[in-house]
Amino acid sequence: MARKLQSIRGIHDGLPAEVAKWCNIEDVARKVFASHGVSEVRLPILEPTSLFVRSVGEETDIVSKEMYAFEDQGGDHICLRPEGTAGAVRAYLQAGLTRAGAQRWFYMGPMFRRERPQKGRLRQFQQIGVEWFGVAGPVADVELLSMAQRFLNALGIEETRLEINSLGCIECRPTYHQMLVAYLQTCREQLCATCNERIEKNPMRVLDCKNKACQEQLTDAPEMVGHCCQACDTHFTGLKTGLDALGVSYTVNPRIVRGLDYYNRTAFEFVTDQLGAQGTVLAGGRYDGLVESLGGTATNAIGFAAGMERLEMLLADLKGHQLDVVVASLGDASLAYSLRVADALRQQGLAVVHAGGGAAKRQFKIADREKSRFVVVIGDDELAKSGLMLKDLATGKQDFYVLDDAIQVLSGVSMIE
RNA sequence: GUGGACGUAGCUCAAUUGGUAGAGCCUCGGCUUGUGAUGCCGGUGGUUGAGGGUUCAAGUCCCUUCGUCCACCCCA
Repeated sequence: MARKLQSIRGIHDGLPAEVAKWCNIEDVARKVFASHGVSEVRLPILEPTSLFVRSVGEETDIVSKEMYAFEDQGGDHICLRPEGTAGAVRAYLQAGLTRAGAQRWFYMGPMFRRERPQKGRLRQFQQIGVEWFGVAGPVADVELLSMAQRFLNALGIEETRLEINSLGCIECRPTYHQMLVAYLQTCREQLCATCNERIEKNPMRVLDCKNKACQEQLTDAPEMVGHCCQACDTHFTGLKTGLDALGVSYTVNPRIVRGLDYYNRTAFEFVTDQLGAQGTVLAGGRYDGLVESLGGTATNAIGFAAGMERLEMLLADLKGHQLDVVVASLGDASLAYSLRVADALRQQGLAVVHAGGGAAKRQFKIADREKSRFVVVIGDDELAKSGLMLKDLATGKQDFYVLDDAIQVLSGVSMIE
């Protein structure tokens, strides 16, 4: 079939079955996050392009190749946000909250990156993000991670594992960088072409190269966790101790790296092997320097983002009723009455659709297809007695009720959220 | 951006060396104008993703393009 009009590549429609799962994820997020005192914020989808150049990093692919950036009619350079953290920091500063104490925020919404689409990767995708500002010690890291773990558990996603690492800070990372580059130079010949580029651009990226030949060369490579300064080391130890105390299981993976420039110290990922190459379901870390680099006073911060579509793929399709009642009317005489019955049931909070009359068989099939729990049959008899025939589709039982009694029976049975 | 696989009915898929585009499911109607299954009968539904080329003849071969999927890259 010719598709003359279609959505843009990598930008998909959210249809009812999918949106139902998103709503479920959002409900769980709101509930779990609220128990940690985290409040929802709604931030702009359009931001100044310079915001991401300054925060995410000019050299990152996200900024240099993947942003939907353009000049608007007034000549301003604006873009569709490729991620949420930078905008959150901007909003935090713009609202003047640097002296307002800790801020714990979450948001959900679309992000945009012009990548080649594949499994778990779209050009418009949804993220649920959490950003905590003004929280310094490792206790915040511990609580954020245990919250993330509880979020996944509450969704019923059990098969992820948590990997953590420390990325060091501006004190210790430069030294480590030099060591790493020096090491990589020694085996440069054996590393793949991409890794050779990474030595210049982002040497830590070599550590998580997927190429086996590269990984073989890296067995003796220096790791950040072994070369942290005292303060970073203490922080990382505090994180591990806290996770142990809460029974949050994790593995230290010294090869975890962050793609965005603003991260320091704690980096973490919840990963699964059920999503092919896009196995990261939820990831984040500390970004203590970002607020300052965007013009604010030095403010510690930590956060994460989870990909909605990736979470969704780990969830089973939702079952359950879409409707409480389908009203089937038989014969012209009772049609008006049946419409009024349908409306009366709706006023009781039930989800009701009128099947439109016609053959009883057809109307029952509609009820099945629309996943209704009950069918109310109304014909001449029911009209004459001012009542209705109520059939439970699961059990097949049906009984006659006068309208008030039927409402009584049906009250509180709504299966629809 | 690179490499590969794939686009035929609403869905899942057939169609021999190039030779009349089909099936199952779904849907709608009938058998049955008061009941969901099954059965039987019938109907709707296609410019074979789009555009161009080769040929007497193209779903099939060639080119272009759009899209989907997988991996690289990157990342949630």
